[in-house]
Amino acid sequence: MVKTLQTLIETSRRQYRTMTEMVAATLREAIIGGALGSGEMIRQDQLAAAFGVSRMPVREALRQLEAEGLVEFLPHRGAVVAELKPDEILEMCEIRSLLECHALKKAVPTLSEDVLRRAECVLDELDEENDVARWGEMNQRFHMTLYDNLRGTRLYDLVAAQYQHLDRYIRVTLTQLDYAGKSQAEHRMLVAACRAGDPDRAAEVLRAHLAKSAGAIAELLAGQQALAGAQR
Amino acid sequence: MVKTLQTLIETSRRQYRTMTEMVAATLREAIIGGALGSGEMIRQDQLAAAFGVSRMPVREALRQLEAEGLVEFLPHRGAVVAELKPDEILEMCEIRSLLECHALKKAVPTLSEDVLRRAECVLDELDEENDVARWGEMNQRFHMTLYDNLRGTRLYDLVAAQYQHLDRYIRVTLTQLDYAGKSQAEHRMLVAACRAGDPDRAAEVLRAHLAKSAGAIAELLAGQQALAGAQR
DNA sequence: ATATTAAATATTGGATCCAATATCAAGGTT
DNA sequence: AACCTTGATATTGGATCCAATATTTAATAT
Repeated sequence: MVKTLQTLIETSRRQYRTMTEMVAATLREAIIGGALGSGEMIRQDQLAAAFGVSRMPVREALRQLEAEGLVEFLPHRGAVVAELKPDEILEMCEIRSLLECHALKKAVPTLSEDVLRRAECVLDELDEENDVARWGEMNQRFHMTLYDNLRGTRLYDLVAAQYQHLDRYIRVTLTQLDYAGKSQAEHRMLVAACRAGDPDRAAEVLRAHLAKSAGAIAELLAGQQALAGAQR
Repeated sequence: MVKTLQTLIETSRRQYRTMTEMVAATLREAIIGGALGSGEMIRQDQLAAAFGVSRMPVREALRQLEAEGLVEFLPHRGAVVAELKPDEILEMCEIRSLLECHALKKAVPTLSEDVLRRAECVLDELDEENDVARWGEMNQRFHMTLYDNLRGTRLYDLVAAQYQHLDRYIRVTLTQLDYAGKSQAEHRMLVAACRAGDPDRAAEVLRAHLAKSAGAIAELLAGQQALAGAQR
């Protein structure tokens, strides 16, 4: 069940310093979560009314999201939610693999048992999670936990930012994908490899895991394209 | 000679669709180029006056730059130019190497003689360039030319974005660095390796080049820290 | 004299207002 | 009938105005 924009707005009412911050965070969630669909036109006063603010915080928030690549401005015409191009999914998987394997190699030597246990804890929760949207969120939490010691570095921020983009694609395709259950075994293997303390081996496990997940997505996309072709 | 903010403003007067675009682009250049120094307070009405516009386009532009990581907002206090942390320089060199080696590997098989010649053309210009700011810009042009066939991909955009950040650091340190001349030989080697058509070998040459340049920067930083320590 | 509190000032955050531009529709011309 | 032009409408871009907050200064009390 995809959360509606209205729900998101009410939830995140009073926990930000400025309206701009609040609107930006909420819209970000809305776009990543699919409440605002790819290519959808964004009417500023409409959004402003929904948030109960003037157009200004909305405009500032949209500019931020533009810089993040989540919306696109067409001068004097309006902003649209950035389009999801299927070909980009696999490219992003590739980038993700490149960055995260590198990050993991750096993180493994510094991993404490405490962090590892926290990661496992997330996995346990993941086992019980059925909601697709929340699954994506927690999958991210699991992986990012392994890089926790890199917090504050550029690399950490970069990995997190990439995750956000990929997540948009994932959540859209994930519904039809029963990969979630299968990937848990690989997640456990990954933690084991990390605990063993060999950076290269851990990175290799991660690479295989990400490649497999990318493969599943590719397969799904191929199926959809075949379907689209048949309809024509 | 670092261009002043005033010069930049006058130069880029009437070549953008909206003021926000113009202000954003100009401020970006100003921060990267050093016209606005690291940690410097940004007064909105002051900037607005300098640009001859109201505060609004300035605010929108600043929000974009915030998302790009070039400025930081302190709620109700103002925006400051993001600080340059010396430790981050080497980290960014590392990220750059990771991303660009990957990009080069993908680009090499697609490289046409035309692109290679254009790259060499930039190198020729680079030989004659003495101005530090312009040297940094053209160094970037050279490297990005090699990835020209990746235009429109996420990877290309990511590499370009990272370049921007690194460039801030580079231009600050470059003045004291006579690495510029020495690196030209490596640039030529790089083009030769690309022309040979072996992706892995080309990537290795690039990695070595970037490592050497990172080394030079590290050395400079170490020297500066020793100096700072002596003064204390 | 110092510390704490209160008021004044400056600056940002947000709302409202106006102008510029793009789209859409209608009418006229070839 | 098709195309171009012109005007109406909607929506964004930009300016100005007001409110909220942070900082600084001054005054008072200990």
